[in-house]
Amino acid sequence: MRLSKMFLPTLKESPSDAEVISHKLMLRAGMVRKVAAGIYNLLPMGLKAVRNVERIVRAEMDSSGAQEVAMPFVLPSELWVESGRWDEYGKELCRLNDRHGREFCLGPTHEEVITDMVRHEVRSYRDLPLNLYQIQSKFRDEIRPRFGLMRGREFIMKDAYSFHTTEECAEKEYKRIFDTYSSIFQRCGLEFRAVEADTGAIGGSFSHEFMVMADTGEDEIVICSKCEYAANTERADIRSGKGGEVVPVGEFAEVSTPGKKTIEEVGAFLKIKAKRLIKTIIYNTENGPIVAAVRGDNDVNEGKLKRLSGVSELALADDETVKEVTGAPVGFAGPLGLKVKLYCDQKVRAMTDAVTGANKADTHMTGVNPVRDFSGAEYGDLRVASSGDSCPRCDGGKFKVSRGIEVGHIFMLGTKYSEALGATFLDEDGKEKPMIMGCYGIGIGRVAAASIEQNNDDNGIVWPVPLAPFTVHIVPVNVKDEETMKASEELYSLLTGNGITTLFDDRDERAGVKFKDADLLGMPVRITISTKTLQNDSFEIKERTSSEVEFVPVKDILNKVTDLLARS
RNA sequence: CGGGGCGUAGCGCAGUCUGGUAGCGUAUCUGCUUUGGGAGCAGAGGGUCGGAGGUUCGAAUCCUCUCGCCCCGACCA
Repeated sequence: MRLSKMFLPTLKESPSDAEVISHKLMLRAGMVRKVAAGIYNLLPMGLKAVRNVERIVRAEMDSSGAQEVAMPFVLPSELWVESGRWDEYGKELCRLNDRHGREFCLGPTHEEVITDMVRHEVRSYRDLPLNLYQIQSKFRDEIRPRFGLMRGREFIMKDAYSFHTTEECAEKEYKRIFDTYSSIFQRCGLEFRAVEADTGAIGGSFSHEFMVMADTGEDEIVICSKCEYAANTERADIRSGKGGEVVPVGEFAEVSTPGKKTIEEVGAFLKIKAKRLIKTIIYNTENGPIVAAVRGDNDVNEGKLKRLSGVSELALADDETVKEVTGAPVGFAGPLGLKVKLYCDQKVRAMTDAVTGANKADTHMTGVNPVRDFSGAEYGDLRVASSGDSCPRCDGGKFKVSRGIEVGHIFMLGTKYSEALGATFLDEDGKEKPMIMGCYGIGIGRVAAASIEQNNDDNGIVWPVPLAPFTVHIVPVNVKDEETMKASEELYSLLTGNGITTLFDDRDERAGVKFKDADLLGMPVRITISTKTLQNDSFEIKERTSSEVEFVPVKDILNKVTDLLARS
């Protein structure tokens, strides 16, 4: 591609609404432009990167035996009513009516549609297993889209769905896709990690997320120091402590804490550490309010609280409810003397002489000893895993917390959708059974963004070869020099003729401008041509990852380039 | 949805408090010079100051409403 002809608006400065590095660089490098919050145009340079991700995903999915299909983006409400998700999915599901007033939604995911397709066409065990995938736009009306392509409302996703006759077969496919995903992200040149995850709104029995390691990632994961265990903190179980005998020390006493509501404020006011306080949170559930308590330096994991308490709906209580339950304004709740069910994290049991709210305005309690003072409390693993917690899978392993970007998620669905939609088959013995399902997603645009998040420097993007929109960037220093241009044109033909994607900066710009743009755009190999290099019958070649340049004889350039691209 | 912030030229910003001719940098266009790390000089174009209403002789500036965008939280593949 000739740069002079390319629709490539690069920017010297980042637009002020971009926060993370990948978003800034994608804007500056002319890859994307915003249309509305969480909705983007992909410009030629951006689309090329996205297509590269798609190409890799397609190749790997195909070779794993999955088959590509294309499903609609606008979906009728009936299927969603049938699965129960028309009501369950909530506001994230963007609904619309056609001219007849019929209800539709923009597809946020396609379990319903694919299951509908398969139930109509597959009757026999002989037709299974089956794995179908598509690469398509999804729309989820996220509460807060952010960070460019990282969390858009409309985004490109590869979604795959598999159908099986048995659990074993489904699990085998789950493992195969797990491996397929690993090779996909490896080929994309990403540093990633598969972690155990929550199933969320998709449902199912277990799942793994593929996380690209990055400090700007929105997800927090824990990794065991000793064994292979790694999990999203939303999901991570914590091994319970020894649970030795706890001897209460002091008596409790009220202490005045005027206006001190948060753990930090109370801690600072009483000059004690957060771990000496008990954090008490009131939740509303379908069975009325419940109370959760964790140590002051921990957070409640709502997924765990749901499981421990057996409720299915859980939301932070509003101020009214808090007042009703505790008799005090928000900020002074404590587990003592409440009439609702109390769930405590296991760590709370070991606390002595702790501080909690007194259920009275501007007052806290000291000398609280849960073992003695909390009657009827149920203890369990309730907190969000954090650094230093004990691994549930091995002896002595401790968690370390990292951040990641979720680029893929695979789910063992079981029969959730096949039962709801009646996707059944006839088994060898003539019995009708629901199909066992799995589903598997990859955020295509997010992979591209994550790659930039991981591969950049002060000057711009540093593309890994497989995702690079072009692999070679030719810079003729002076386009007015005939000899330079003749050599550049010949090089351009040579490279493109050999299937090497090449960006040719044939613009009449000063060298400095071209070098700055070359660094910003981040193609893996840059070749500079000038009267100086041609005097020695050579080109100057530089890798984006390196600050060294090398001079290569004109006749050797193709070999050199092929060599560099193959090696990186 | 709660809290905070921002909407002025393509991009980055000043001007708003204290009402009085809409500015700076950069980008764009033209000309000359320059030509290996975002050149110099000269000239030019580009704005319903997010929108609506109000106050006022006069509103980017004050008031009311509204729309959009960003950040934190809650929530969420």
